[in-house]
Amino acid sequence: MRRSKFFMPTMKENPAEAQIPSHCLMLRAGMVRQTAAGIYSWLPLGYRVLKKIEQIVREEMDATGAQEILMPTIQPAELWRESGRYDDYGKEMLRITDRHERGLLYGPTHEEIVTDIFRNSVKSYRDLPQNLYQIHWKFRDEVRPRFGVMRGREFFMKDNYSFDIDKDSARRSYNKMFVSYLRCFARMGLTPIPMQADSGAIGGDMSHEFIVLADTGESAVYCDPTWLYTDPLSLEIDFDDDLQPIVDRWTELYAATDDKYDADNCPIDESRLYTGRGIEVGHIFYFGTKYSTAMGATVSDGQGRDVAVEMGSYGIGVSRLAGAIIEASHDDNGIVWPESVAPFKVGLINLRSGDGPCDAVCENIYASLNNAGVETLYDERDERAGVKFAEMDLIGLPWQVAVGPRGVKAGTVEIGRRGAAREEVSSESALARLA
RNA sequence: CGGAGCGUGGCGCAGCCUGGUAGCGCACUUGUCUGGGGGACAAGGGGUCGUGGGUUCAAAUCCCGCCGCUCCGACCA
Repeated sequence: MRRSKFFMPTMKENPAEAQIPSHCLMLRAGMVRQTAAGIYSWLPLGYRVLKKIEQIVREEMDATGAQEILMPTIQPAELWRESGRYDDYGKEMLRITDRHERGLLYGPTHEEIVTDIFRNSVKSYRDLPQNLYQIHWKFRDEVRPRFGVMRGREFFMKDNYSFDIDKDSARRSYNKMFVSYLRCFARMGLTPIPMQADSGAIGGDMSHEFIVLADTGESAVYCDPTWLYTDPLSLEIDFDDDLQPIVDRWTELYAATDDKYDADNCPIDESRLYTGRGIEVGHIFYFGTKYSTAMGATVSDGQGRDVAVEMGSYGIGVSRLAGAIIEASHDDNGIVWPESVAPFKVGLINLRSGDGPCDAVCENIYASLNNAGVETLYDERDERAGVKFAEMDLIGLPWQVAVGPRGVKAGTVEIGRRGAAREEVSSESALARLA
């Protein structure tokens, strides 16, 4: 993509409404624009990131055997009356009335819809287990949206719903999600820490929040430092195996948020205890037959009985992750994208647009990278070098390639990681490193 | 939902208290000089001052209503 053609309205100054780095940087980099309180439009740069995150989540979900579906954002109030949540949910649910005075709502979550689909279509234990997921918009009318996309009212979310014949099977489904979540966040360059969460009426140990570490995170985190050195991607995973040993290995390590942390009863010695901050980006929980009972989602168990199906649901805040990744990875000059979610891999800077030799070298590199399928943003505008460097740092592409008259005369270009010193190498070796 | 504050050009702000020609920085346009970390000079364009009413000879400015947004607290992917 040529910078001169790319719609990326960047700002030199900090917008007044942005209080935290990610919000500020997303606005300055031209990733998003606020449309209303807690409601955002995603511009090309931001949307590229959102799609990268979404795709990682999709790949990891598919790897567990879950299947992607797409449910409506607008739901009938009637289904929520069946589950009993229409009155329970409160003002966070956006209620709508159509022209026929029928009650509708913009879905804050989808247990009712998916349970309705399931009960109408599945009647036998032989069709279990099943796990369906979707990635799309939800709306929760938060009293106080803030922090940009980190706490919006409308947000992009991945949500799974598992269906099992009994509790043992439900635990296996739960464990798949648990392990899958660790992989998802790790692939985005984040350090995920699962924390036991309040599992509500059901009780038990089958509810975890996933926190990713970021200095500017909303919640304080106290944990065993082993978390920081454990890479989920190094695990050999077969989702058909019993994953309980892996889950046990992760959950036996201490981790707590500030509301659960108690200095006097903490099993980790203070000298070893890691204390930091984090952002909640995912939540998984098993809720048994809460909805299946209320809504009559039963299957034949093979012994002539109809039993309510065991369910769980599993969310990942996809749009929130865009902000969370920036919180976890930025410096004074701007964003520092992990390569897996970067909007482009390479920023190519022509330091002297209009200079024949510089143009020629840049065009050659740009064409070669495009041919190799390397996503490249080529800044070929007639701007001064400082402007281009500052903007490239702001948008945080993992690699910068700078081409200037000095180097071109000597037969070199400069290549470096975002934030690190650039080295002078030949065009060919720069290309070899990137392609 | 309790408390506080702010709406003036695309962004950041001043002007309001003490009513009288709407201003500054950035961004934008054109030109010249420049040319490796948001450059300089010059000339330009762009604003019914959130909105509706009221007071007044006269309202960005004073008064009232409404809308929007932000912050602090309680709640959440």
